[in-house]
Amino acid sequence: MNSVDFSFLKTDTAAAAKQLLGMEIITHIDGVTTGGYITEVEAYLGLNDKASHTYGGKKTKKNEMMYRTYGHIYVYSMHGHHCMNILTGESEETPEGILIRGIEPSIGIDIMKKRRGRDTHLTDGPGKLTQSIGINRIDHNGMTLNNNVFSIRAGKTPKNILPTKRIGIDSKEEAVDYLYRFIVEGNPNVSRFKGRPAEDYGWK
DNA sequence: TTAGGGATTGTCT
DNA sequence: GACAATCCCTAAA
Repeated sequence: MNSVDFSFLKTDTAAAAKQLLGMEIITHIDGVTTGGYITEVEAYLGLNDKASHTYGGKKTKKNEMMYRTYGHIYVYSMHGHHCMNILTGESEETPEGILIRGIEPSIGIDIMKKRRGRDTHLTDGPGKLTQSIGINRIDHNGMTLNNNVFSIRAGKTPKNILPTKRIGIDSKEEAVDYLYRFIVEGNPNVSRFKGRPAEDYGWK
């Protein structure tokens, strides 16, 4: 197994978010394997970020897993969907994480179609990709990276990374304007994709 | 092709 | 009872 050094998740969450782009997420769930290359992420900077679930040190049953350290994942549910975060920071003082919003399917595409109940738009949104690769809050919230169920390894390299405003946080005042969403420019597997995909989907 | 609103479910106050 | 880091269908240009 080619393992990845996750120490880049220790300190700067926004910088770590950009480094996750292109890495391959793989899950082994219900006896089948699915995976994809990360195309879209958003950084949530914990205590001082009004859009973060942990703004001001708020702690509830829903978000308590965000206080774990880097190397764990945080899964929450809303509107009947599940969303997945890669946690960052070395201690309980940094309840920060990176929301995975889009991946490009690479393994088990037929299984994703079956889980989604459709043939298109399998992984171009945070609730869609968790359904495609079989992640849910009950079974996977708080688990560690790179075990028998969930792993991340080196994948592709983005040609260009485009910073944008985050999506779905319109009520969060000044945090609306922070450029903490990063996408692989030209890749169609991102939320609200418009226009035409790049010839190479934005990979080097 | 894009914009708008209803669906839907667990969690918090 | 209200809200949420969403999704999907419909309507109209």
